Amino acid sequence: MNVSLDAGKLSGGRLYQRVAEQLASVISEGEYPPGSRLPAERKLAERFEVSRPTIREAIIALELAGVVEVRGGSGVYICDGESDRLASTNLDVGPFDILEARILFEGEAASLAAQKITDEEMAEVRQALDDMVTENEGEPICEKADEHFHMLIARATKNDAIVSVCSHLWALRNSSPVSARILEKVRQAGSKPRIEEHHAILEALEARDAKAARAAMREHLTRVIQQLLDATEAEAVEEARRAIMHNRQRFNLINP
Amino acid sequence: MNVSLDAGKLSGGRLYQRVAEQLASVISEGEYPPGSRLPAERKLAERFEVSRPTIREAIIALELAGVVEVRGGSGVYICDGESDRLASTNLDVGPFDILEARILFEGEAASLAAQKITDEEMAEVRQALDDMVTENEGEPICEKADEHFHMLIARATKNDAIVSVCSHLWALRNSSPVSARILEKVRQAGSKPRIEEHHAILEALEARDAKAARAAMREHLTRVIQQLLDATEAEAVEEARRAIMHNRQRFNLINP
DNA sequence: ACAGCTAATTGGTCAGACCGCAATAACATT
DNA sequence: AATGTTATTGCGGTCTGACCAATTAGCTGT
Repeated sequence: MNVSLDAGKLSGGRLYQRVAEQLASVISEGEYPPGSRLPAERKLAERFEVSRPTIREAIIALELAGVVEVRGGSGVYICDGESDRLASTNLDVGPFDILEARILFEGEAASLAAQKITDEEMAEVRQALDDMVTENEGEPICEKADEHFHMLIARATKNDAIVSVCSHLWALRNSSPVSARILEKVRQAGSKPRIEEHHAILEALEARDAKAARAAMREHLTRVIQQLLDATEAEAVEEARRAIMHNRQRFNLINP
Repeated sequence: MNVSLDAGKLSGGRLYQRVAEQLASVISEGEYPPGSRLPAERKLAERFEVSRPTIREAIIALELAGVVEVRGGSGVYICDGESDRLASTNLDVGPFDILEARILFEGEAASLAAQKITDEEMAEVRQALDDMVTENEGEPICEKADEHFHMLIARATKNDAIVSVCSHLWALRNSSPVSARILEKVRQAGSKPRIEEHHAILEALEARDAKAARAAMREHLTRVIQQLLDATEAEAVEEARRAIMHNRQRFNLINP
């Protein structure tokens, strides 16, 4: 069982977060099996050498994460059977994994979108692409337009689950520390707007060509991966190199 | 903008949750635009007629939900640019949307898994399938084994983003009220264990046949959709019927 | 043996206080 | 006058101690 919160920021400043992590640790180590009751808040406060409000905040964090259940007047109980959900919620996912998943998923999403997109939505997508070009002065604006572009395509599928998954993937990208670091590197290296690739996607959508849309989307994201590989190869960070070797092979697998 | 927490439980007993909802409401109504600062905790406590610890707990809930950011010594700020994430987090996604997304995504995931799965992981998958058969007495156990089966395949891709997305989709399914209702209907109608279909997936994985794995997974999920369609057609609920018509067409689109 | 009641335990909330940090305004320096 | 430094002010972060409400278990009386 892997019960950890906010894997990114370890001991992230806030006391209640550290306590929540410690608490999650002792839970995952089996000290309190699923279904059992946690000690009283006062006892926990004494044990972790913090005050009761802090313990309460930590418990609330665990509660919102679905690790424990608070029964008023009775106690705090460990939830059972959600190890899968937990293991994935807090994962610090690397940028290569995210892009590979996007190739698979957004490729299919684009294919579906090409069949269902309306003229109004086409106009919105075109507008997003324009924003990406014109507002290229400030990079963050460009990135925002990029995200908007992809989310519009997801929305064009008329499938809320696909929208949810796409935004989940973008959230993973935006929240991952390691992703942020590598993306910063790419930014410094002067990232091309990749307008042409986006334009190819747009044209495929405009033609309502499902296969072409999937191909264009995969081509686009594949090039982003390539760009990332180049950027990370430039620096000699050891862990990044490991990621490269690990993912280069993966990249070759799914490319053809 | 749609800023609401835990769509399931409205005003769930706890005071801090109600306060968090109220706070989220005034935020979504635009009283505090993204990037701006929230009033001081003491002021908020006065306004909502609760104490400061309660306001703090509510803010922590919003913080964990990604709605606000707490900058120590400065104040609480509304996060910007996550309207997409928020809009999707709270979406009540219908079961058809989820299954369609799973066809697209888990199909690809199975294809990738077939190329990367290890013998140990194969054994785990086989074990999960056995659990699904043997523990068929209690239905929930069977469902748990089903989820485990699919998650194991996701994990076999060695891609954390794919694992995260799959568990996200299962979480959507498990948390959606409308999904729960329809799934209950299916359960009552005496759902077949679908062991044969799972077995076909297993065999494709065993053969390391990527295409066959994708096809088997799609076939399996397509049959689940068919089962859902039959079950929902049996009842005359008006909204369900609309969903049927809406998705039947979609189903036909992606099936071939 | 059982029913009802009491009391201890637990979470829920509150009030007030102190601390350290951050932003800003006032000041001193150049 | 422009700039760098410092003091003030407000903020969140945390702690203490207390009281309330709900649940539970134990006791008592029948």
